[in-house]
Amino acid sequence: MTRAGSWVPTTPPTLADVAEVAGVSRQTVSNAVNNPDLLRPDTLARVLDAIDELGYSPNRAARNLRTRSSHLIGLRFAPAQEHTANALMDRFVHSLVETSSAAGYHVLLFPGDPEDPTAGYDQLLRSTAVDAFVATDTYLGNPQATWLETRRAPFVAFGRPWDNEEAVHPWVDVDGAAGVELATTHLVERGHQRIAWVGWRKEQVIGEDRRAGWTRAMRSRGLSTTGLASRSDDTVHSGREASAHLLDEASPTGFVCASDTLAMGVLHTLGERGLVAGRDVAVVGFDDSQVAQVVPPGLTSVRQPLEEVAVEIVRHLEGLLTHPPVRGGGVLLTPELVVRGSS
Amino acid sequence: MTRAGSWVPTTPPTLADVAEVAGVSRQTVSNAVNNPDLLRPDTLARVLDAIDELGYSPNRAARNLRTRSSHLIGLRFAPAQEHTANALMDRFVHSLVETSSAAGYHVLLFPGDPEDPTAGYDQLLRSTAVDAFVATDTYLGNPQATWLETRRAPFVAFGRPWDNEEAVHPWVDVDGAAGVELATTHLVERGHQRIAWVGWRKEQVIGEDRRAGWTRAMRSRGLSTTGLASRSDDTVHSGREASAHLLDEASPTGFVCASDTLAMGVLHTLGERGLVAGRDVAVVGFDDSQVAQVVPPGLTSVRQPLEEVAVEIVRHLEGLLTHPPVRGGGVLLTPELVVRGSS
DNA sequence: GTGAAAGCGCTAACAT
DNA sequence: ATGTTAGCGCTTTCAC
Repeated sequence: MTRAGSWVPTTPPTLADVAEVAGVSRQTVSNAVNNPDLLRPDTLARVLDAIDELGYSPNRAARNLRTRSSHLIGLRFAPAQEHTANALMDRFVHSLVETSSAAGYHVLLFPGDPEDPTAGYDQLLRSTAVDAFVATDTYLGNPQATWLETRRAPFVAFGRPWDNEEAVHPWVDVDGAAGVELATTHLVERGHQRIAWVGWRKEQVIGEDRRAGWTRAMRSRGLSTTGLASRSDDTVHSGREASAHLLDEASPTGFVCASDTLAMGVLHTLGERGLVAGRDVAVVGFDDSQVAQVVPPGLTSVRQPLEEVAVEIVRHLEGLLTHPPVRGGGVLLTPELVVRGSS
Repeated sequence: MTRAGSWVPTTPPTLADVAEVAGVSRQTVSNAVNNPDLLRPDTLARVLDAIDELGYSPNRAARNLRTRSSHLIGLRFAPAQEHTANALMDRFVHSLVETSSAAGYHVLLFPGDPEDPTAGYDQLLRSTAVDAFVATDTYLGNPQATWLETRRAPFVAFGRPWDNEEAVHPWVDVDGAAGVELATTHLVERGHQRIAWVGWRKEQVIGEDRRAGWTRAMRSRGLSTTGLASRSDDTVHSGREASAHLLDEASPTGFVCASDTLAMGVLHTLGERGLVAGRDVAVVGFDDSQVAQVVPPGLTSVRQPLEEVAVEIVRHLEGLLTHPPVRGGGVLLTPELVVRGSS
């Protein structure tokens, strides 16, 4: 019985099949795949030919069982919130898939149980379904990072452990303050002096961090920030109200926002008042969402280097998964500003 | 040696560990997990207690090896194109993750090699890393579906096999023509008579399908379509130019677009001419992207029922993965119209 | 209803 | 440099 030709699908070829065709032992085939250097060139060639001929690819389950590793990275996939402009996940996931694939890992998606945020992690961990996790939602008070640490689960966080100074897990994050500082400085250089901040509520650590970038940029130029800041929810509506209020009370000529969603609210207000973004008033958002890219006249926005984030995460992951593990520290990346018509 | 208490992580408990604690044999534990009906209630309870106590979860690799199935669904993850408003993937992936998880499957993401679109599929298939695929980019000329069919790989397509009438694989798709018809009728009911179509190039089968919905709605009301159609690339710029041209030549009072991206171009043109969307001219997009949701005054758009799509896909998948497989046919779902300020 | 034996396909350790 | 042996943890016969 041959497998060649136009045969109906059978069970895939195994190591033993290849060994037989190549006239070597199974172990030699295994070595050809995993430690080619151990083989004599001519033996290697013969084995590789056989592998090619049969279309052999090692059975993952068997390999996983033996090596106690799945080469799978778990990622809890939460979708972008509706009615916001925030769609980082899409870009990030793509970068992660690309990068980890290059490193020999695949990405396993699992849903989050809102009731029990650690449930999905626990399940995958105990069943040894994944080798490690990438934790993306490490916001204040989220128990995941701490939980993963106590479980000694290998994981890298996308996001700083804001709330936990004892955290020792590796993380990668983007310097929001630096991004907003970039944005603010950009407006200053465009001649603006009264630049307003449209941000999130005080409880949002990330929002406060971004706000600090605005404060820093303003102060370093000797510009006043008094009466120029507002904080609200991350909705278009809030951005609209906040900017209307700011325009009335403080007559800013520029707005720096904690998100593209809020920036859209600002554009909304400008439109209502017959003001033209980029001509009468400058607006800068955060995240370089698709909205920023397509809304007329184009929204200047802070863009997170998600490709780099993925690269750093995978680098950390590879470190964690070697024997013995190499624990890296935190990595803070700097975003860039994408300038468009709105400024 | 006990595993209980605050012990440092060891290798996870196995079937044998549970068996020992419960005072039964390994098979009985296996049965307790997979065929609880076979056990006597008291034995079952004892085993479940032991499972709980040890925090046992079956080792996936071992189970996969034995059952020759991974309970993993492969999905090639392509990111949303930059500079378009299209971000379906995010919503779809989430729905798929949720639904397949409920059915006991996880989603495995893999990157697409632009050079060789079938490479990733082939690899996963041969290494038996996934049980099935969900193929999302089954556009005209894409070899994936055909390739998967000849390989007899279990897969469900999100998208009709437009180009291949001999295709027998299960698919789920959204009726774009019906969606556009909905949109057009909506404008007619709002009193519009001269409704323009801003679509994609003729080669885009999906675009032609959507266009047919416009034609159908117009003709059924006895409205002329002459001079009211345009076709271009799926970019904001194209939508802008096309709508400018249409306004000059045919004075439409409403625009139905093949995508939110094109609709954004139309909004752009309206803004330039001092026309207000929703008051002077009505605009409808397609996809209900985040852009449609946040752009002022809100873009009316056709929304694909991606949650339902995921449900149908998983239903088909479950059929394919039973023994013997149950091959379903195609499923065509109807989108809905989300009405906002632009109409 | 429960237990014993076998083996899925692979790789680590050792022997040659 | 290549072959032999053993076993990862599980489920599937098949006895009892």
